[in-house]
Amino acid sequence: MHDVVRRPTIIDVAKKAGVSKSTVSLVLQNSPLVRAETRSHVREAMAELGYVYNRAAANLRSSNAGLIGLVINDLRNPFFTQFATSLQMALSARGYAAVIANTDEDPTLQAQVVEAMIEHGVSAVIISSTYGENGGAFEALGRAGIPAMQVLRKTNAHVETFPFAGPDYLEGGRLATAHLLEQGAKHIAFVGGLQGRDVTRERMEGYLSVLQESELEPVVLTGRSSRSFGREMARRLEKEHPEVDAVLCFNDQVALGLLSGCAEIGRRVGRTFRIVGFDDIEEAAESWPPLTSVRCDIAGFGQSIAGTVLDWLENDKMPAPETRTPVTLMVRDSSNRDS
Amino acid sequence: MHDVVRRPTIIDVAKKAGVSKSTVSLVLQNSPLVRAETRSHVREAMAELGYVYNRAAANLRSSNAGLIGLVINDLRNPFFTQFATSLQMALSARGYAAVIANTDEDPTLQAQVVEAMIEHGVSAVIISSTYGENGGAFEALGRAGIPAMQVLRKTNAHVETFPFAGPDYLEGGRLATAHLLEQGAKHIAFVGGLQGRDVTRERMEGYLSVLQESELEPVVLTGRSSRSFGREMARRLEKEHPEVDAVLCFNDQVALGLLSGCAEIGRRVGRTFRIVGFDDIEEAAESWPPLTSVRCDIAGFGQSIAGTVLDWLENDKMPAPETRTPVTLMVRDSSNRDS
DNA sequence: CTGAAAGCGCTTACAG
DNA sequence: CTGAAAGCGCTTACAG
Repeated sequence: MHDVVRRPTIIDVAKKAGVSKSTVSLVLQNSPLVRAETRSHVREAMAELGYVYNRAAANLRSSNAGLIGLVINDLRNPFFTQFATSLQMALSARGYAAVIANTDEDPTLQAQVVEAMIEHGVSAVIISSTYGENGGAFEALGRAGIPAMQVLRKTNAHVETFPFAGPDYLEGGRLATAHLLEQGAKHIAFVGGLQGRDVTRERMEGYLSVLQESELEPVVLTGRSSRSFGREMARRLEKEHPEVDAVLCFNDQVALGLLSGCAEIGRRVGRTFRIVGFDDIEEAAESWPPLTSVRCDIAGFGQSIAGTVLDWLENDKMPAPETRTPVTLMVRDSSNRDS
Repeated sequence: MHDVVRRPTIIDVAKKAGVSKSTVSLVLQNSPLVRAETRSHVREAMAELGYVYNRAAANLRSSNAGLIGLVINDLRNPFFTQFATSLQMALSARGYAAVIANTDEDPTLQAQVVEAMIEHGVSAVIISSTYGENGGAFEALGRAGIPAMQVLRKTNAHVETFPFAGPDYLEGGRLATAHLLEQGAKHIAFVGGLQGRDVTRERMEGYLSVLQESELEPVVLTGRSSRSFGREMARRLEKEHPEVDAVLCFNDQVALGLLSGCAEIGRRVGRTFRIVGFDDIEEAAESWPPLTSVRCDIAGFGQSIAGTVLDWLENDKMPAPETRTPVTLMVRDSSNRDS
């Protein structure tokens, strides 16, 4: 209706080039079977006709449509945005397209989008899952038998089927806490992160283990991982825990919120009140004071996941059940100098 | 290879339910032709077999695969992330999946991803285009004859073919500038936005027109639309334009950077130095001081675009060549009170 | 190296 | 209301 003239097919190309459609198909696949001269004839015919490859048709016979599903629990969060973007671009560079869906931490929605992706014939799925009743999505993936990889959050225990990869959160918690101790902090709080979640547990465990070694008492204020929560905590810490002189935040959102909150109540950040974030999103370097943060190299992580999944898909190389990527600490002024 | 047992097809379902495959197909399409009892038999058979619909196959005959392409110039920028996310979720709610690609402002990459999307059989494309030599993408879209809509940035003049929709940037510039005048500002600067781009021009034009009416001199410092640029400008404004007592920023990124920069140099923001951003990304309300910003309701905009495009696709209702959505001003402390 | 034929899983007229 | 048949645009053995 928008296009009265139907798109040319390999048959049209074959006619134009004076070969059979099989030959055209072989050219399309860069098969070495067809000789250079024929190949260029065919390519010319394609160009003249404005031929475009129909992957859906190809997929019908051969599978591997070149579509990868990417399911993200919170795409508005810069940490996940940066992951999704770098992953998508890496896939694109290798000739794959990404169907991306945000689930807003809703398991029901997650099950729906996964089912939809399977209908669309995605060849693999990469999922940063919701917590809670998320069985639906994994069940559907299992039934469909397509490679599916858990990233960033391990919410399904069957890592032999759904291998997991994520940053070494525990080590990150350790690094950050050790750094604060070195800087002379005496009372270090852990702020943010919903209780009971694996990611919170891991990050906190690193913190707790270092405190324990130093025989220091932990102060834990779990909660949402949002800026507004961080901001509220500035006041609360000052009032209820005036002795706290350093904070390890669950993530950068909380830390940036805490930074705002300190500005709001006029509390200096730096030597007297040190703040460390987690994830090192791009913004961390741009705040004032610049935020010390545990760097997960999320862009590099996204790229490497693209490689892992395509290796699984193309070469049947199943990833290890669990992969932890190294983290480092980016020390900036928020934990270091007064400002 | 991952799945030895091949996925059941409508033929399997038909056998199991004791009907012909046409009937199964009709059930799949919720056709009123098949009677309720038969329908439920078929549905049961599908459930028992774990049947999943193969959209690629369906598409081969009927087109409209239920795939929509979403091409974004800078997906890491929260403004575009929020747009893409709300659009994707609205599409998902109506049974469509979104193939999303970031182009990082690269016209060559943009042409590539658009071609790839067409190969994948997307039924429509929504594009927030790169500037510059972006002809390739639009040419490919034109050749393929699929509905394509420009959003947020009008970079292709053929709006009869590629209709445009975006917020009323000009009005936003006016609103913000008028607000600053009302607050008593005498010297208002415009900061950020690359020169020569339409979006910059429109936002600036609103600013200039209001200044002209009041016979005030403009101070324009164009540049990248990044936090770091905004941050640099704090120092530069103080040094080179000490008279400036209010700033309209090209977007919230610049404004948030400027806020950081002011914190850095110890300049108070509020009554003595007013800052207004543009876009009203979620973060604007969370900064300190909270940022006054021109609200584009980007989430609502994304949803409405989903509706517009699906109406085009499903009911052949071509959108108006150009749509401007209303903007409002969210007044917060950064232009209002001292902090 | 190239061609003729079957088939991927659906939908779509067309009969009945 | 339901079934038999053709066809969507490719790929894949199989001959030659």
